[in-house]
Amino acid sequence: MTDEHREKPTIYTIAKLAGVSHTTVSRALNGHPKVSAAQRRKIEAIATRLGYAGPNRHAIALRTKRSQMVGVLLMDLVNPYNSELAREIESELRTYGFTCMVSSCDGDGREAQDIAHLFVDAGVDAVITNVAEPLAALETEHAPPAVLVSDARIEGFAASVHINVFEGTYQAVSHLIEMGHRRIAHLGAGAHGERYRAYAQAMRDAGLQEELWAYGDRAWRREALQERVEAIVRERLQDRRSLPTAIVAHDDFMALSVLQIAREAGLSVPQDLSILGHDDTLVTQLVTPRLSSISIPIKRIGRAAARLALRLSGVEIDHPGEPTGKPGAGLDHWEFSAVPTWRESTAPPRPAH
Amino acid sequence: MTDEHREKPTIYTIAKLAGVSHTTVSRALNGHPKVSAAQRRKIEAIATRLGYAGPNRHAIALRTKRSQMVGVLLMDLVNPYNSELAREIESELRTYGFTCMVSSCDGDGREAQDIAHLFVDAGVDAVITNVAEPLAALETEHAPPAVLVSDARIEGFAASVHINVFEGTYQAVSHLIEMGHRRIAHLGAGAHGERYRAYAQAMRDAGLQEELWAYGDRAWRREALQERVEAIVRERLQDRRSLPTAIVAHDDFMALSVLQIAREAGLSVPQDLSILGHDDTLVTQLVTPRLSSISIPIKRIGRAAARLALRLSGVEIDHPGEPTGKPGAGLDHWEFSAVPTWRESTAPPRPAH
DNA sequence: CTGTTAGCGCTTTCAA
DNA sequence: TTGAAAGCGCTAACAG
Repeated sequence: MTDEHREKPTIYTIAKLAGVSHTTVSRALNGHPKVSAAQRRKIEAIATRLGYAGPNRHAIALRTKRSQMVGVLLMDLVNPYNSELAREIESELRTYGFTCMVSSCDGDGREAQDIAHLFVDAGVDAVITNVAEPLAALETEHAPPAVLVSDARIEGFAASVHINVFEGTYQAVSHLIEMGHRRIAHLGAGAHGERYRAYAQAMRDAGLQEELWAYGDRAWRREALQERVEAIVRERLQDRRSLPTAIVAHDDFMALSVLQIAREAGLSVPQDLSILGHDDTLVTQLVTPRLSSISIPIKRIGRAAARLALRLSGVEIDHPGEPTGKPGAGLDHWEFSAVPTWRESTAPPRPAH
Repeated sequence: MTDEHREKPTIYTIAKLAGVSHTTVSRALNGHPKVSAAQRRKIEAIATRLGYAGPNRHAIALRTKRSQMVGVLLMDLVNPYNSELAREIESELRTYGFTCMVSSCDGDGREAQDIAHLFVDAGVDAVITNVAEPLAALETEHAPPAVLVSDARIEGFAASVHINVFEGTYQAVSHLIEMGHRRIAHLGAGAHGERYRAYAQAMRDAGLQEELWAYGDRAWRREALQERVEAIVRERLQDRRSLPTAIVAHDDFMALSVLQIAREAGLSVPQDLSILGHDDTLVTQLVTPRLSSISIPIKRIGRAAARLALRLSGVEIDHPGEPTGKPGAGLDHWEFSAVPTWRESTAPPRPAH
């Protein structure tokens, strides 16, 4: 029994043992049609015997300029929305033999740039991102194509998964109003973004006044941002005589902060204050009361994003958004929409005293 | 102005323009000492002008057999412990120019194997893992070295970050007992694992009886597991006449389920039931009452793991566990320990009626 | 200090 | 149906 395990086997190792050229081995292993069945069998046998792990990806990448890797740049891995998304993306990519590098920039624009550069450097075939900032870094020549996953419509990306939150949010806020709420505040970065716009529209259409609790757009690291949001909410909740009866938060994570502070302030939810989140992540069900939230199909969004990235990488994927996405302009832009899910954190306001 | 941007520049492109050999370019760009300052300056200038993105990683990998990538295999990205860990690992690796591929196997052993294979296939320099299963897949020859991050002591890994939870847990449970608790249940997979052992020891040392609420070891996908845990807890909490006064959960995520179900069952926490989690993830502070938990220094653990992986990849890192880790056997095994953090979900039991 | 050469493992013409 | 040869972009001897 000769010791053939000394070095990692390559197609040359196999070729030598099979008495053929490495080209034939390559062809046989790649299912190329023009190899005799006999050769193929023999070669495959030897490959297995040697424990050949498949062709070296770096060699392939060097030769074909395709790395089979995609970069995923997220805002903040700790926000459950992002981790759920990452999970789906990774899993979908893996079924196609693709590998992915997930990075979070933690709200820091400079870091986003760094990551984008690292991705380019690493030679990813495509990038999927949640944050519009790296666009600039990705606009240079020779940069991989990118797919944007966002509720904002931002031009310039090769592909996109647009999460249409407008209608769902509009509908949700309208429903809150129907329930009897008159003062509904929105906790968000500022007076922009689809989430705010939809809220504002619904309020205006009902003749009510918008009320923005803004924490600003500055790039905060997650911890800092959270502290800031908490401070703001705490302060607003201070004035017991002038409280909204409902709050719509930019995402579930912020909604949790509100919930937490409200109770700390002795307010009961939903009796004294209704709280509505966005994204409908798993945490909604882990708190009491369970959080009402505007749902988006995270799994499908993640899978669609992955498929788009795959398409951009040259893999043939016919229906990137299946089964439930709606194609946008061309096969490279898909749209998913939001629907409110009512749970226990929302209820009609206490009748005015 | 000649159009030099047609193709992605390589060291050859630069060499031609600078009138030197590509080797010199390589040396200049790598900070090799033996290049004249003049050349270096000229070469660097040209490189910037061309927008040279740095050497092609695949070429380097092919040549040096070092990919500068590490694979990170986690149990479940959605559990905040894992996402916090992933974030730190990624961030630390990135500062060394390393890239990482994060995958979660979602509690599925077969998937863990697949991922391990994918990592090998992709040619990672090292892998960091949370789950012992892939060890088998990684034991073949030519497999990258792995670092295990766990509270269990499992042999066979090239490096490890051992999270010593025994003392912290023992101490926490003892404290619960000092508070007056007599019936303390442990919610976990089964009667094994450090977390259980420490709990059991503390109970026995106090002459109290252990009480295990086990959900079993089978590999459940996260959602399924959570449902199962909820069912178990719900059932146990049914019998109002015979309730423990405190529950120690295997991790914060489970503790949240308990909290949730307890309140659903009309139990108030901590008056009727104290709840103690493990890991001290960010969510502990996002619920009411804030969750007491046995803290481990996740950030330092993540960074230590990353550094160990770096070491295994041939990067010179002298103090992988700095600043607070304790070296284990050799520089490749570090240990961090747990300390209870008391918040609002724990209190002395209601005085017996 | 600089250049020449070889080769990492693979795919892909081009011939046979 | 098979093989020979070239070359992807880079680093690392080895000469000069």
